[in-house]
This record gives sequence, structure tokens and C-alpha cells, in this order.
Amino acid sequence: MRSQVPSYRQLADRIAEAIAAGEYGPDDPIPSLRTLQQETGLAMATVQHAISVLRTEGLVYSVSGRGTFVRPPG
Amino acid sequence: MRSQVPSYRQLADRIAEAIAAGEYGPDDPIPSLRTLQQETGLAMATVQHAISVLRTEGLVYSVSGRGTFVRPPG
DNA sequence: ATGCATTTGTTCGTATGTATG
DNA sequence: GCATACATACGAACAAATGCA
Repeated sequence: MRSQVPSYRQLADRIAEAIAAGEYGPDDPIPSLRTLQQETGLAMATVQHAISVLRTEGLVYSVSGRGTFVRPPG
Repeated sequence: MRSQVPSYRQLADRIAEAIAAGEYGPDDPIPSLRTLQQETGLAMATVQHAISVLRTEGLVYSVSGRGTFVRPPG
């Protein structure tokens, strides 16, 4: 059953909108991968894929062992 | 075809058997995560995963900073 | 009592292998 | 073959409890 929009894209868009709406401020942490995993029911690597998209778009940055944060405008 | 038994499952089973065999009595501590890590050569989070399985199954309980203990029969 | 190092469990992001359409 | 998605496994940072100087 070919789904219209891939899960990782839906999740990336949802987070991007939350950031745009100011739900998370500059350098604020977004929910952890595990939290997102439990919220969405997706697999770890799929959630990571979504974050990876946001990182490529310059919206967030990640620090291993710490978390993923909103990239402040530079 | 992925029909190998995962490392975390093997470890969980091994500990479950030790408990069933009476090697660790009620409220006795099982080996620490670091000890298990060194014994098995696995990563921290993988050992943690094994313990997490045992906790879900109600076999053990964990206390941060103290250890993981055998859950007495209710 | 205070401070600090050590030990223990917890949570973080990341990488790899595999299956499916 | 490629994109999508899953389970597994990894290394590092975090946080709570303990003991000792």
C-alpha cells in the first residue's frame, strides 16, 4: 500500500512546524529520539531519519549523549 | 532471514535461568551493568536492554545508584 | 557537615544489518 | 536498484546513591 507521504517526512514536517510556531526556542532541546519513538510508534532509525532531514535543512543540531537542539538564527 | 538470537536476549535468558536456579535469591543484587558489560563484551545500552526485558517480565527491579535486584515472588 | 571520587542505573544520539515494496 | 522502515547494537553523557577524607 504505497503511502502518500513517508513517515519520516511527516515527523520531520511536524517538528519543523512546531519550531516555526515557537514551541521550541533557540537552543532548546526538542523531544528525545526515544520520546518521539514512543509517541509515534516508529522505529529508532526512522525517527533518526526524520531528525537527519531537519539537520540537513539546518533547523536543528545534535550532540551525542546530550540531545537535539533548535539551531539559533545566525 | 534474521533468525539469530539477539545478544540482549541471550543475556536476559542467561540471567533469568540463574535466578530460576536460585543463584540469586529474592532481593539479592544481580551483577552490575558494568560487570555484565565486561563479562559479555557487549555495550552498556545492550546490557541495559537485557535488564529492561527482565524488568518488563517482572523478574527484577532496579534502583538508580544502587543496583538491580531479584524481585521477590508476590 | 562538606566535598569529592567512585559505583550504579538511565538516557542521549549514532551506526549497522536486514526486510519489503 | 533504491527508498523506506524495522530491530539490534554501539559509545558517550547524565543522574542518583554511597563512602571516605
